[in-house]
Amino acid sequence: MQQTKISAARLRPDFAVFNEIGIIAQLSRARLERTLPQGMTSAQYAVLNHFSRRGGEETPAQLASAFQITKGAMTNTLQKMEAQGYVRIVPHGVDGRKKLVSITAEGVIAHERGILALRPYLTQLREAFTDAEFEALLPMLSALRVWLDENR
Amino acid sequence: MQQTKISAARLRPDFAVFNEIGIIAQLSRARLERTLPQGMTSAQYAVLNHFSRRGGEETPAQLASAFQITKGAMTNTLQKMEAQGYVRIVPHGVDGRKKLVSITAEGVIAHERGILALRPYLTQLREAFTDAEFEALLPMLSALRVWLDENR
DNA sequence: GATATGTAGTTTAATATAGAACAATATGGA
DNA sequence: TCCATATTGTTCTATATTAAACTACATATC
Repeated sequence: MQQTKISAARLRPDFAVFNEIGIIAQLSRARLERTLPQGMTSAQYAVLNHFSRRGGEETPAQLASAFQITKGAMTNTLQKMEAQGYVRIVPHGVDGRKKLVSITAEGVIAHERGILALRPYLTQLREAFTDAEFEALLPMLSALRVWLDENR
Repeated sequence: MQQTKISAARLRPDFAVFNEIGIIAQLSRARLERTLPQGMTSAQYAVLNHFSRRGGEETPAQLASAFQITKGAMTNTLQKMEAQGYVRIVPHGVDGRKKLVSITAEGVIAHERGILALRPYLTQLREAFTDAEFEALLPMLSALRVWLDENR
């Protein structure tokens, strides 16, 4: 699995975009999982990342919605993270159906370990591409994501 | 799972791009699988699409490389497709290790069924976005994909 | 020519996720 | 107040994928 072809010749632009996006998602996720500390999955890292940026509490359903995965998958991820001590899950005081998830001090440390493990790779990436190049993609990618989300 | 937030605030541009790409890949793949005819997976559709565009024969390893999946996954997909009569798999005449995969008439028909099933959705998509918008993404996405592939 | 190294394809086991069914709770209208 | 409907989170089942081990064959080096 070394040579890559995908000449992508004669692909309509929309197909070509989804094609590239699918491969990028796969390669970046594989790399992420391989680079993160032992046993930390990309799903877990995403949750840690999320809480590191905004803190506070969120319900499992909110998290599932934010990451566009099913509630079942989120239950699974959160249970593992709670077992490792990365998050704390408490009942919602008012609404008996809900629970509230928040990051623990251990979770913050785990997140920092993740950042640290990724740093060399990110440095490499940022030597190859500029922030401006990434920013140029964002408006269209966001619009596309919103559209896909609204037109499931 | 209806409301979507992901305000993506304060995300560095590269993170934001990978974030959007991950979600787009997931949403588009889910939609694809849901829309394709009964029992046709996105992996199978990708193979059919590939051969419809270029015809000819390719080895399983070439296909695995083209789609960036493991050889094992490709073996699995091809075995199912062969059982359904969509592809033909024959030994390579010269190199005893290799096999050659090609699409069958039934495979072409299955591909057309796939296209047909997707058409309404694609039409919708093309009303929302122009070819030019997709084309504008391609150079950077391709560069990113190539870089990720070369720097695993 | 023999041996070592590399490559193609398959198999196996482990895992993450989707999808559907479910119990518990909440909400809003009569 | 009561009841139908919606929502939250969990569980269960099925499946696609990866990673690694393995077999068969090919190629290069001595």
